[in-house]
Amino acid sequence: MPGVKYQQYESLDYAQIAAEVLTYWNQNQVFEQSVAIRDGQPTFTFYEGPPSANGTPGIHHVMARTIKDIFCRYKTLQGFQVERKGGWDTHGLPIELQVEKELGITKDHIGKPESEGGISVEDYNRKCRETVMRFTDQWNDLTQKMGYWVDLDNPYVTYKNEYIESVWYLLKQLYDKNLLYKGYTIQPYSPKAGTGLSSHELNMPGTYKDVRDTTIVAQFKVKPSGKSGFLFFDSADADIYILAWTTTPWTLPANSALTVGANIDYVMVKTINPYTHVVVHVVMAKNLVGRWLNEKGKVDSRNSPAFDAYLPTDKITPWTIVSEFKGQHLEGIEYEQLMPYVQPDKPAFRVILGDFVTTEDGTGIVHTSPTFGADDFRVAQAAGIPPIMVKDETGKDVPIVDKHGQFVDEITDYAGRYVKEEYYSDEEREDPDFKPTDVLIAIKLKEENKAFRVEKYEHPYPHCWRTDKPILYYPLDSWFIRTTAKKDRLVELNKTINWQPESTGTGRFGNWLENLVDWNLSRSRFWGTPLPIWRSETGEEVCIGSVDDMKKHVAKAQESGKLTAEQQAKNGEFLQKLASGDYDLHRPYVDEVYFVSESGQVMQRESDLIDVWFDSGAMPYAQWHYPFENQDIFKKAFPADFISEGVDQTRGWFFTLHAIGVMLFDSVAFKNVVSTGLVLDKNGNKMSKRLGNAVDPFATLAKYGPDATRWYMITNAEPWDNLKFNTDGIGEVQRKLFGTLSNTYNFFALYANLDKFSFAGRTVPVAQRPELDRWILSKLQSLVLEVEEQFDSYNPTKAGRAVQDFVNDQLSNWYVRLSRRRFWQGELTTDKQAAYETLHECLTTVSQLMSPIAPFYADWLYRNLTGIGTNDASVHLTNFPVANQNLIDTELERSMELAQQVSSLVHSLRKGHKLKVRQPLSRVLVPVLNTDTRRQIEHVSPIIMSEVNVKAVEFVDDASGILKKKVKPNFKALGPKFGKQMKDVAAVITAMTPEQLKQLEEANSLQLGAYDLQLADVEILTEDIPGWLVASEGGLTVALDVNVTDELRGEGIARDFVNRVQNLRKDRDFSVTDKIRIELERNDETLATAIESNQEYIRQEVQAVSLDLVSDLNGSAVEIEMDEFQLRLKVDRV
RNA sequence: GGGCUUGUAGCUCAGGUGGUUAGAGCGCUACACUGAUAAUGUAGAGGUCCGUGGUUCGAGUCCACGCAGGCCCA
Repeated sequence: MPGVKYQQYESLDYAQIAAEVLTYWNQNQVFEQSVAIRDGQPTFTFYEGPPSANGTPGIHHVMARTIKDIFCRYKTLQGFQVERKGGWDTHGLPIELQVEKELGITKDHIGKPESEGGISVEDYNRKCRETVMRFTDQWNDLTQKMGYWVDLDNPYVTYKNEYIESVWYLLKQLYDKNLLYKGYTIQPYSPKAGTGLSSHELNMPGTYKDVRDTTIVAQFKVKPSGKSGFLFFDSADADIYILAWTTTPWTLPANSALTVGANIDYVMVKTINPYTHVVVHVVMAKNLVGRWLNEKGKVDSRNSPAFDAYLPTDKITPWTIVSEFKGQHLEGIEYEQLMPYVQPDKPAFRVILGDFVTTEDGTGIVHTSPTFGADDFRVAQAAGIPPIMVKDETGKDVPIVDKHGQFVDEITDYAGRYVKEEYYSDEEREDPDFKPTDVLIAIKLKEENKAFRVEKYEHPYPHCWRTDKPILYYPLDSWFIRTTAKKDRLVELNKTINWQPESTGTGRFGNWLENLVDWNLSRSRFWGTPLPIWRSETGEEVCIGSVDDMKKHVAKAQESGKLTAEQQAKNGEFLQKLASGDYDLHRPYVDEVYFVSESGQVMQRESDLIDVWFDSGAMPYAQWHYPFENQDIFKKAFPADFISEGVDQTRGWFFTLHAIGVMLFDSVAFKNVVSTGLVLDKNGNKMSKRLGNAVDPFATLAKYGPDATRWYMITNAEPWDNLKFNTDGIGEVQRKLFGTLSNTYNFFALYANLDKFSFAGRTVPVAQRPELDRWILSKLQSLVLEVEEQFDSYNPTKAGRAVQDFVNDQLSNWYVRLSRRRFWQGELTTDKQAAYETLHECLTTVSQLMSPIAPFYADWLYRNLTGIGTNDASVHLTNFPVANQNLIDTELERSMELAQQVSSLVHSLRKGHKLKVRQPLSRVLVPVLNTDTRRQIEHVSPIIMSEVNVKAVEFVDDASGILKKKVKPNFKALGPKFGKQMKDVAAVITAMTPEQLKQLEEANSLQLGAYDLQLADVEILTEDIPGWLVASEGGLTVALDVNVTDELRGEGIARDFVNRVQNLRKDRDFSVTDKIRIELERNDETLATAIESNQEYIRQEVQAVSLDLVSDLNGSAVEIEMDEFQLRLKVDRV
């Protein structure tokens, strides 16, 4: 169609639209432009949490990235410059595992010669490097197709030398501030393999096996003191013991505390020790008494003769509960060391509180040895209880069990003994005199009246997958970041972060900070950022903070003359590579670099790699190779204004970003954060490739297009709630929102083209536009405010839903439907011009408001609206609409709401009486009790009249005297006044007589029975008009006059007739503008009269130049049924 | 075991500060409209608001204890 301004569409393929728009963006570099045009504007900084590219992207990535994209686009529209640097997370265990799987090897093979089926660290790491970027093509493809705008041309990559160097710089800063130190953690350790085990290795099938261990309930003797005073009922000489059960008796010499639960109920029991037969008082959890004492032995008093009568041969031991108390009362009680081989350097042997204590087994009191239990270590450290340690030859603190699993010399009775019997050879264990160490300990404790019960107990226990021997929980060297030193500041600054949802920040993250422990940085792996610390055997150490640092240390070492020839050669090799620029800061190369200390000792790199989370937490700095380059860029881009990741990152990326930012820069690293929930399948199950319920993002985008997919994900559930992903929902969004919007646009385009309308700003002042226009424009301004507010508070769901409601309920279903007539009738009048301008403005604004969520479709819509021939535009280059608050007319909005309500009620009544809308009726009657409502409805009565096809809207007010009023108690007002008397008051009000009500209305108050009522205490409404058909809803009542006069009947017939003719026109493919001639056979007087008396109306509606009633059509007529009439007519184009 | 979180119609979700008739969309049923028409409109059916106790004149809403799902951590 030549000369057409607005493209019209027959049918739409939304995926195709997106593909075309993508091409357009790429050709015109719209993304780059959107950033460039904001040059010089305030920046809005976004940090991309780097995805690991070692696997294919899933649908949840579309979700996560949509959130990121939305706010970056929104802020761009608002005039900020929003740079988005992409990034890749490339280190870590998942990649190592992937490589090992592909090569069919295990960690054991790494570093072994090829002849033994091994692989060198060099080759292994090369393989990791290749693997990790293998899927980047797919990721880039997804990024494009889903419309995520991020700079993929210059991403940061965590394995690059520059990135690592920045990380080293940060570590050096921490080191210099004494925030990086070497300590230990309790980890699973295999003495026979001589190595620690990762949790992954511990989770391998078959590692947990049932074993029968010797277990001991030990008696820890309470020292009398102020704290323990309440236990000593009448005599300070009483023997009071706290009972603690252990499945690892060998750890008892390392006991330094007992842990109880603060809210657990404990009792003190008087009974007799089964091995020594002496009377003892023992403390244990109340509901575990039955686990250790036979009910038959229970006596009712501690003075019971049963205690004296007890004989060592008796099977049943007498016992009785002496007192009962909560665990918190036990806190601080001191006891005598159970096995006093080694003395700690600080006060120990106290009862402390721990959150991990249960009463499911044992005694409800946990024997605590900080060197052999992770929980133990944690609670002891928190309570300031020292571990039991001895000094090794170099003066270093070591545990009382060595790395082979043998007791050290200081444990004199058992020195050199293996703590687990499985560590002995089979021959040794077969010796008839062989006794496991646990048994020896049990015997000793029994003899010393320190064991309350010794028994075999079967339970699952982890074993080393390599040696098949039980593992030990054992302290292993680790490097830590002293996060606890900055805990207060971390907590304080966290409070300045805007978390969405808030509970993640205060709850999950806040609690995590409150219970902070030092960050264990060490990982015993191969593919990762090496810890930049070199150490000599005597503990001299140096931490380097740059490649240059390293070079200097190597050069110095080369000159020292302390290195072996081989070390010299390796160093030389590395220096050479540095000089050529072809170097690698990974293992094994950095391991083959040797420094020399001040005192002339050779220093080697600590073999640890660092936690990959440090890599990602370092991205604000390392992505710019700060401080070696780009210092100015960094300063502008720190901290981030906005980040978003899954809620599972709370203790991952969110924490590491925050920790590094606070510890080194005393600043938050991000100001606003949206933590997103999971994407589940439609049944609420976790998606997994293994189960086959994972949704392929590419297939989804291809089928539904990115816009509907994004819109569905955003509006269906708030981002932090889990999303049950159901593709049916995308289809619904497509039909409901995009379909309606496209229809609305097409409607506009159809008539705009016919009238050769071309939008050129507001030519008709809003004040001069009809009610309906002013109403939708008012709604539009309100929408802009709402959307802006929701985006500003990082709630895209509410923003999207607001747009959706506007498009469906207000714009399409009300404005367009009621305005259709204005578009299709007559010439381009001012009224019509106003309609075009109004609709155009609504659509354009909607395209802007929705563009962050549905970027392709919004741009398509926007560019269609700007007209064919405009080729340099994009909605993403516009400024966010500014609401004109002067156009907001709440009175009008309220009026229209009433119009919608009244119409709905009338429709309902018509339906109930089978009166179709085409049949005009004379009037509706609306009872109104206040003038406001009356005015508001009067305002829109023309709309109501045309919508429900009635001739008049009339009002009945109080003065008419025919209103039947109903009075209801207003509970909200009555509540505070009458409280408990409410039921009675309500009854009195409901029973009020019309006279009393009248009195109340006139006097504004009324004494009713015992109650003094105000007018505001009741709600008055009308639900009935005697003799009328009424419907009411929400306090609004409508009555309909259903009398059909002959005249109305005639009009109804005329309308039906118009309808049939219109159908005919359409069947014959007449154009909208074609004029016709009609001849109708006169075969019924009612029909003829109706047609004749509505001639004018009919001719106008169907564009007829003539309408003649003839007696005979000579058989050339068309026959059509119309209710009880048989139409015979002839219609011709002029 | 702990922290956080969710539970409202067949499905997906709304329901400030407690107020007596708990809403929407989809789906379903029926009807209307037929110049937005592979559209559209209207109406109807459909609910022990997860359970049990408690606070209150009044609880989907507040409190306690549970149950079930989810995430993270032990």
